[in-house]
Amino acid sequence: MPLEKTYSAKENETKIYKLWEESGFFNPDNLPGDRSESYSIVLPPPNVTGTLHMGHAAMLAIEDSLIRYQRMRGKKTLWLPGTDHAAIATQEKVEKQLYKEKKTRHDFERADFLRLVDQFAQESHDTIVSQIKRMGASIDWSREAFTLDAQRGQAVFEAFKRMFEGGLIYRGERIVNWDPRLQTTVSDDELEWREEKTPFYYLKYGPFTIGTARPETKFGDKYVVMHPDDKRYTEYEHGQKLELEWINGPVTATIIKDPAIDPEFGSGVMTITPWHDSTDFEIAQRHNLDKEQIIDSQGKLLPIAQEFSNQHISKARGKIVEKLTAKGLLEKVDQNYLHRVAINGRGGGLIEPQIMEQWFVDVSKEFELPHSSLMGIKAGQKTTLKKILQLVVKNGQIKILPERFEKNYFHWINNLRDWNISRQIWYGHRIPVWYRSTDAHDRQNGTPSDSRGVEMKINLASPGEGWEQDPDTLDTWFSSGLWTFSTLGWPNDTKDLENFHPTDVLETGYDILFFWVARMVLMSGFLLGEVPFKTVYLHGLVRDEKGAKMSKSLGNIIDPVDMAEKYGADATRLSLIIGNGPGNDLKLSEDKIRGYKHFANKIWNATRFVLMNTADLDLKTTPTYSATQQENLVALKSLTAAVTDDIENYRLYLAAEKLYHYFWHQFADKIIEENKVIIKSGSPQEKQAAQWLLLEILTTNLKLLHPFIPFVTEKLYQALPNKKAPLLMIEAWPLNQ
RNA sequence: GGGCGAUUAGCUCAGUUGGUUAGAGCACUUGCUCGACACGCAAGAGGCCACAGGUUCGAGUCCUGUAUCGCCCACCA
Repeated sequence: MPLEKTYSAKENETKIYKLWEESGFFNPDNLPGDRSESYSIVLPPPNVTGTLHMGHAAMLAIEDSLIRYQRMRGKKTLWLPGTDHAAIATQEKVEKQLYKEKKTRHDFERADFLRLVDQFAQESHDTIVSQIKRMGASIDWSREAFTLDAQRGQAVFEAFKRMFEGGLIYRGERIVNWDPRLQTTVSDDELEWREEKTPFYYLKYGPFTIGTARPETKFGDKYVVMHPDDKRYTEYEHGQKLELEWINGPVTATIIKDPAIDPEFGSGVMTITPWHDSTDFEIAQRHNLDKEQIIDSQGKLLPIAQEFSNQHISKARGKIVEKLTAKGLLEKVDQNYLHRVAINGRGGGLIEPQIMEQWFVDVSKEFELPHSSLMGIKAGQKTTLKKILQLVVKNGQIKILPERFEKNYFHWINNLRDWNISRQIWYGHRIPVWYRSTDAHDRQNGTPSDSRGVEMKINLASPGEGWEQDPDTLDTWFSSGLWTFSTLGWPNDTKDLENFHPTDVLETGYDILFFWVARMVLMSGFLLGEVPFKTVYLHGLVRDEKGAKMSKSLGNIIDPVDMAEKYGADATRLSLIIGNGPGNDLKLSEDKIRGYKHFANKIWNATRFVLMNTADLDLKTTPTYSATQQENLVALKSLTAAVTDDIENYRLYLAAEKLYHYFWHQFADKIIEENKVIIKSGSPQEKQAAQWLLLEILTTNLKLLHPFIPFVTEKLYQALPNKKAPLLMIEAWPLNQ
């Protein structure tokens, strides 16, 4: 069938995707030929919070290029899709909707609320799947997973159980980042800091002057801390008691000497509020000091504040300052103080640190691995999660690209504290711990429960009468940390696990190196004694043409599906690959995408020309090439070698650009033009050689281009008289041919 | 405060381990509707490669410093 005069990407792309899907070749089990070597990538699961953006499209373009290349190289190639329930982010979306109707989740039964979230998640999921398909992802839908489905739930339970039994998961009182708005804790990594100008108060505390931006937390302050070497305060001794007048009357203060205090700041003296400040908490821990809660989980003052009790801190602050002034305790106020406040990066609530009972993963506790393929850690040898995280990257068992991110990674590990894995939200994996007691787990006011004398069981379902499940859910990264192997059937011993784990490449954005990449290394290390992947390829953020983050509020979003409809998924993909090395942010404009649409059109027309002019070529003949033509073929070979080398070394941007340049400015502009003349006016033998040459170079180019621009190349391959495979997708890569 | 990155044509960026006259896309100028393609062809203009030193036979590329922009981490009550 002759090719249409003009190429319609939109029409072709849906048809071609169907053809691929129906072939079954997305599934490695169906791939033809002897494929002893396997290759696998798990898709970083998009959050079911809405739709895909250009960053996702870039991820799909890069991963699909790698996958298609490896499939053509003859490997048993698996690309495994899935989505992430994204606990807090998804719940927040639904709660926002409810808020518009003046409702909160607490107006619903837990199960009913969860049904609403599930419904929302299902809709998002369906949209996302159709978007992934639209981009041409050659991904194995038969293995699709969801972080919250039954199989993954099994994996989460097993992981929790093993870590608990290994002593790595513990429950403890710690200072956590509490979000009073969403009524949940937030991990350190998920905080966002905002600079604010707030009044800074200098208060008289006995003979000292202390500074604070938050006078409303100061009611219980009874420790006054200074640096042990501060010469101004040598007359005071550690542990010394002082009687002094404070906000609500006289208090007995105790002097504490601690090196955490910066003598240069203010007067070099401060009082501490261990319950609501992490630095203060640490000082209190070091010296075994009392801790007292001042603010409840709603952000209201507790009875210790006396007449201010039950008032919200935001309202009480002014009145407290008035009282301090009246009592003569306020020395001065700095109105231009710049203060940094933490907010919940997943929802926007202002963080109020609180001491609470939470579940943690201990990153420094020693344990032994029953099996280990980790370099430098033998089975039975003592190690820690922190050590595993460090070692596998240090010794190159995991390679991070670009390399400079390895530094960031080590820095993060050096500062790593125990991982708080419990969240007080409803959507997600519920902590599989059951208690038998009545008052053991009352966290109504954020009051820690007393777990002594309480029976506890790790179980997926209720162990029976009288048992109550921990109300908290797990941090979403707990389940995504298992992703490389939970998707392959773990904890069962499956063929997939054996074949495809560790995976070859993890390709994701550099912004989740710590959240996710590190957690996967941790989980896989502990549970399997393996690395989860051999190479980490980090891509950058996709920004608009001015370099601004794409966001709904800025209205500068370029939607990948819109672009695919307008210019083709092929063009959209190329625009996301060319000119973008790993780890660099990409500035994207519609002009760039349009440019690559022109390229698809060029390929189309050049192929049309070759087909028209080789219609009378007898494929049983053997050409005798001229010297120039032989040189052309040598150049083609070296192009193939260079492109192969680039892809093997993750320089996709170079590979694609070389191909672009060669096809257009070498093949179309020069080689076709030279041989056009020969075909028209050469001898029959010369004509035949020219025809063969064009067909050969074209065929090789379609193969080389296919990983990057799969739709148009597949469509054209189908029209070639000399095609060897049913689909270009499973053709052999032209190296050594 | 610590770390990382960027700075190359009007704009967006390549330039892989240092090696001839520094490249591409878009935009621009001129000429082409000749049977693959005007989503095109041909020709062309446009660059003290941020700045200052240094290493080298040779530096956009390596080293040192400076400036501007951006990002990450930590944090002072």
